[in-house]
Amino acid sequence: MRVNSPELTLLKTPPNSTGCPDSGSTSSSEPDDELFSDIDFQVSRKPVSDFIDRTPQPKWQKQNRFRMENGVGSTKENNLLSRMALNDNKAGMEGLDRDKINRIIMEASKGSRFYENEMKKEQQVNQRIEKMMQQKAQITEQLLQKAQAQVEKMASELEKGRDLSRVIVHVDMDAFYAAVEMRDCPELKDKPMAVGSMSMLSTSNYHARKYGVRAAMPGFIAKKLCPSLVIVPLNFDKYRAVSEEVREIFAEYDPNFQPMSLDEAYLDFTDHLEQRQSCPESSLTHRYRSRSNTPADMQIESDQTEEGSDLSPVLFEDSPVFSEGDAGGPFEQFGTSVEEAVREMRFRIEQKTTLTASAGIAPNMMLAKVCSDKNKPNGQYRLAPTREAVMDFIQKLPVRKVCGIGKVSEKMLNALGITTCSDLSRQMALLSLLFSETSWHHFIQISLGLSSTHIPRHEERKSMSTERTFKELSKPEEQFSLCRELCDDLAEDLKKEALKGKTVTLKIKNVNFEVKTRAQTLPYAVATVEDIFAVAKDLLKMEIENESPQPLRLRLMGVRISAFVSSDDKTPMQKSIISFLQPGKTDRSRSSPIMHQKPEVGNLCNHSVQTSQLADDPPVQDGQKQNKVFWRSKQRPTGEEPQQSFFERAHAKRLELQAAKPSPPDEGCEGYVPVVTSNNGTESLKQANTDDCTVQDLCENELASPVQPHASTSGCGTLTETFTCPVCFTKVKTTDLNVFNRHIDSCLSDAARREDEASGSESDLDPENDHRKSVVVTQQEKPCDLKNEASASSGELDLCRVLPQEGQQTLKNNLVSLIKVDKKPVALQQQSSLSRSPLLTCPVCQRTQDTDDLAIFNHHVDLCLNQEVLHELGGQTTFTGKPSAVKNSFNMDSGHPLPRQASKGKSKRRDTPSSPPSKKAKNLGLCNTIDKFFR
DNA sequence: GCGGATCAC
DNA sequence: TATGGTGATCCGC
Repeated sequence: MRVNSPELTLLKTPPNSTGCPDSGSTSSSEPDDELFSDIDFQVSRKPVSDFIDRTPQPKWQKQNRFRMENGVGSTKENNLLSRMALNDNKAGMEGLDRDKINRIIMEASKGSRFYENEMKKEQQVNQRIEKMMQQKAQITEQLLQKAQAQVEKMASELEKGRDLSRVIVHVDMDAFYAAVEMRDCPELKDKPMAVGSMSMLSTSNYHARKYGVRAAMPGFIAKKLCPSLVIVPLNFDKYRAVSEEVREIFAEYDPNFQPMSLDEAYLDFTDHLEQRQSCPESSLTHRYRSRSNTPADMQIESDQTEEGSDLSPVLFEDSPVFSEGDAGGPFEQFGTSVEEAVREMRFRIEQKTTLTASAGIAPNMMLAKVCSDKNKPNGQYRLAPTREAVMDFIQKLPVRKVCGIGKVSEKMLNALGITTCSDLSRQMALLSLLFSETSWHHFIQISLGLSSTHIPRHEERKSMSTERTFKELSKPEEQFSLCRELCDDLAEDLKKEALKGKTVTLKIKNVNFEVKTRAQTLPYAVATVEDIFAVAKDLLKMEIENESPQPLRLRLMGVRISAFVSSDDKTPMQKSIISFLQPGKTDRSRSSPIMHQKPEVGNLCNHSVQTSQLADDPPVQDGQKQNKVFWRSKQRPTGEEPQQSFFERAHAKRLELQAAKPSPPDEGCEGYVPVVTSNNGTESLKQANTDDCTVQDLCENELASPVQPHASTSGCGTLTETFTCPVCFTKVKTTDLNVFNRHIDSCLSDAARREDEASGSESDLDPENDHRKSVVVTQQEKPCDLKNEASASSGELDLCRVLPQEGQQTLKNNLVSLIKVDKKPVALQQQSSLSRSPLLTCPVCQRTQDTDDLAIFNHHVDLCLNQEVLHELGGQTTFTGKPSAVKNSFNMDSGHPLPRQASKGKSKRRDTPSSPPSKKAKNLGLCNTIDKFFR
């Protein structure tokens, strides 16, 4: 396929014909133009090996062969290689025969749908680059000079804000999953092994890396590279447990450490180092455990600072065992320097888990991250906190090593002749004209070696999703069934964190690996299976119809929920709670005094490069659903936290309820699609595929499958603390006050809902509602029991959702008695307010309060809030207005979907669900449309 | 607000 | 036989 040859002609601009100065680098424009002439998308039949750069290159470039820099071998296949080829930019992968490895990878991939899609994406990137180069060609010298001035101004501003005072440490466990598996199965130690499946590997050990086997590579390709490779299935429970152990140690050096995944974290050592100076020697002494490395080994390892060291390509070899390693066994003494502190931490990790970690020490997060990779595995590297050291370090650093610059950004930068961070500085004026403000601001910070010097607390999540890959799924009923299943899972997850959101997004990937997302935002927040599915099925239906009469051939489906409700409809509720709990802590993430100015010349085109807000808001996630660990670092002891009162939380809840006021009734019954509710969704789905399950089968499966108890899957174990919920009195074991707060909110919300349901709504007449309700009741049997506090204490993060009627009554009584006790002061205050000049206005009742005593005023507000809560509990909640018994759902008795109405004409337009009537109309229509698929 | 794309792990 | 899942962000529209 030939792409835009006229544009290619345009691109073949002689060097400097654009009048574009070199901005400090006389040679920098040459590669660009050379590259242009080499952008050639024609299919080439050259063997892979022909595209290998044969010119001598610096080390980093060798690691990045097959990329387009200098225009070498820029054919279609070579372009593809930049996506498909081995990414050996990883520890333990030096000196591999990339030619051979890539040939195997290509042979295994070629012709596959995956390959074809990768090729397509590659061409899109190439076109982006092409466009960028055209923009570049139009930049005048004048523009560039202005940009240069702007860039220099900003650089000097940034320089002023440079902070070298913090000691940031990035710790990364070495080949974590693989290391855990090898530890637990010593026979694996000498074998090339990887963790994952034939479809995808999560990580590999260092033996396997020598064959080119690495993370994110499909197992079947890895097997071709290394036929003796042992593939061990993932065992997240195990990794989580080990991670807990490691995190306990992290917490001792920085109680506010930021975990990035199960095997990685940022720590701020600054405070620890200060304390460390006055540490008694005894506390810097750590004993070897019975089975460990020898002190000699440790000494050898500890010598690996500053300078890179010759590392054995094989990790985790059998270590000598100390027979005398009991209480009187050998020990290791550590000093007070930062290197010693980090070495001590790594030592302790190894003693505790028999696993090694690597660490980077630097004045900011970006640098620390790069440093931790420097002496991997089982090593550490410290970058001195001086400007000179930082700048020197940065100069030689390949841009790809920087967090936030991925393969696409790298390729775009390469096209501009930029490969290292020093190139970045030199071309910054150009970058400011070609890239978005966000991007080039990120670039300029990188080029100066600047990034966040404070480790941000993890903020509340912004979305939650679940997705699954499967063998081709083309039948609408199966697709709907799966969709429902995903909604089920998602609702379950939402429940655990007591979240609800307004935006539902459906993600699909067809068998050609093309990904689409379709989203709908509701005016209210949803969390139940029914509500989520009501939207998701709508979106799915549209996609099916769009594809019609061809079937929608899927290989992946996912459902995401976002736009979580907030207390004030602007900022997320939990954020406000956090900020309340931490009055002293402002947003530290924006510590750099960046001048957010664009060059006056303006950008010709803002090519965006995803910068992932380097270190500003690092995601806390572990890559797999089972692994989701939205836990913050260990909390300070409860007593030290400025505690938020129950009433304050109740207020937050009340605001949330208000925000959700147009909350729809449970109307998920409409358009219900029976699903397999087995916990193992993928398996049951596959079963459905292979056995060509009928809808009826699926339905029967559902009826037969036991209701899963509401299981606790907390990722936090040993660091947990226990809070007692003031609503259900369940003890909630968690490190995260967010979780606890949401638990309370959830209890309040559920109490209100139960009350509402108990008051007898029309939905009781709906057989399907009955069905759902019975499920809910089964699920709630365990969690909440007000009368049995002891039994409730077993719940580890076991968020009780619904108050049993009896218990709720008890709660209500409790609250009522509380109110009674306090009623008098309220009346007195209100009365007195009539006679005096009011000073404060209650945000709840809006009445001005005649007092300047904040304690009294707060007391009044608390009482008002309390009354509000009671009011909601008293049945006047937002959860009213269930639809009148809609009977067009499936007949659950027979297990068959039974459309109740004739199908209406389909409407592409989505009704604005702002008013209940239109919402209802929409759902009726949807249901009818979905019914079509069951005929 | 939506959808595609990029990135990290 | 066969190329993941979760979450975040950015940009153009």
